[in-house]
Amino acid sequence: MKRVRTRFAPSPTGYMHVGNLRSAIFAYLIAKHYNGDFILRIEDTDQERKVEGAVDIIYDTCLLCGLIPDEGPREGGNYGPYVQSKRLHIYKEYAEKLVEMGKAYYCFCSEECLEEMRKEAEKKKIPFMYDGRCQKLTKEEIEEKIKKGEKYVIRQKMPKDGMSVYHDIVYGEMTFENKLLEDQILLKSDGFPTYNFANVVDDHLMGITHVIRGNEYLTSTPKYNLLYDAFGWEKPTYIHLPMVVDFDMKKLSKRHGAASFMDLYKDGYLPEAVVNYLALLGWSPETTDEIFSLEELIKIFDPSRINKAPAIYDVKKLNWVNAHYIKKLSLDELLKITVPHLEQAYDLSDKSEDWIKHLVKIYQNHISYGKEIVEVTDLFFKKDISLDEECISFMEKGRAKEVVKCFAKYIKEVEEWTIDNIVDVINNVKKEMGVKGKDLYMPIRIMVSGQMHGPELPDTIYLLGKETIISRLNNLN
RNA sequence: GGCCCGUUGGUGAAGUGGCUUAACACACUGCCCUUUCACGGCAGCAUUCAUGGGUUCGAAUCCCAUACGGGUCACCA
Repeated sequence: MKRVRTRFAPSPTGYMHVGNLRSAIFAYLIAKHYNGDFILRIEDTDQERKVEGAVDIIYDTCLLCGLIPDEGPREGGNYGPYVQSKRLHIYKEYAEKLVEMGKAYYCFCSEECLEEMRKEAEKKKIPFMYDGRCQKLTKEEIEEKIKKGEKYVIRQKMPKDGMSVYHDIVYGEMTFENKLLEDQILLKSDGFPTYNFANVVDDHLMGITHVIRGNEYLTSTPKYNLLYDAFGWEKPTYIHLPMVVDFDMKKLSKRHGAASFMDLYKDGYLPEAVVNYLALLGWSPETTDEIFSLEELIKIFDPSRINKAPAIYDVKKLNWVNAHYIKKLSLDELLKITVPHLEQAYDLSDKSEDWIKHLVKIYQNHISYGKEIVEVTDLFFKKDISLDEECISFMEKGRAKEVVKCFAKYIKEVEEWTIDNIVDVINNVKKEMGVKGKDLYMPIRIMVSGQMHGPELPDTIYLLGKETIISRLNNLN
């Protein structure tokens, strides 16, 4: 069997959203599952959309996620260059070859001219399709026009009848009518190839065996197949992925929070967790497990289990997966994804390193991403706390206020501020007031933190410091 | 508009003709654990698979129609 080779072929448009990354992950997993090669190719044939530094973002994303290319612009390889703008001569050569073979032709229709035709068609309410008029040009006319410096494109001749059929691993048998296909442009007037053309030429030349891409290409695949046929090349195996969409079923956009990997990364999401979650977007394993390392995914990934229905990008579920990974982090790793956010949000100049470590540690089981540390710890940094209705109504009940007064009395007497001594104070209150459990802890928790949820109470009290505790307890009347 | 794809609970999602009185997860509710909170554990949560027909002894699973959602029809990728 042929060695499996897959590729991830993004356009350098500035940032990599999770849908792109999901495609990269699937391409990587399929290659590695079959012990094959994963190739990175940059598709920068659109000069207008090109963005500076975009290739770095693509690389940073892939590398952070563990998707190491076997071949690519930086790694090199036997099929380079791996950047399409450096392969222009290749596309030109192959386009001209197709003209020689009589399967493509020069077209001198300008964009304005095409626009005119389009408007005309619209008036008559018929769908516009280029009529192939330049096919009628004689060899002499063509040479004449080229000599005069007229701009041209190269178009492929499409069959006017018959059906195109192909098989997709995910969607099965796909059938299309050929008469719906336009004579597609292969080479643009600026000398660059179109995506359609460059993609096919490169996939063939680079020995790509499995084409993995979003299902927005489902309907244009017959065009690619016609190109493979025209050249007499072997067609790859197609694996079209269901689209990744928002909750409202719309294409993923930035508006629903951090849809770009780098944004997620900056917010303290762990690349392993993001990869784990994204692998489950449109694919599911045979078992009911949901937590997988990249190595495990490689082992169990099965393209035939990819789903057809659109996959909804659900931040809540991502948060759950990420929280799972956060719980397993070492303290150092945890500090790395949380402390920078604390520094940015709060003034930490009067806090010791130990204090910060302690604070972060007690929230390890409470946060689902690094940046969340900021909102959950705000009770440690703001001067005054305010109680919501639930807290107030709890404080009105039973002997809650008396419990807090008793606690205040003892806590003021503490000389050495240690967790053990704080625990002792709580126990004294328990003894003196004859309360325990919720009736003991909750009133104190509410008055010192303003919340009914939070980390261990003695730690919370310890970290708040005696001064803050006493000042907050004084709010009780 | 033509063509193509999809439609399972509050949410994501398993399910490829009988093992399904529809997994699992998130969320929610209750219980246990914890002297509180959280973590963790356990339990509950779709008489039903967009709707209507059909095929079959038997359908979420196959076929047809309808509805809804999405994709695609570029010198964008």
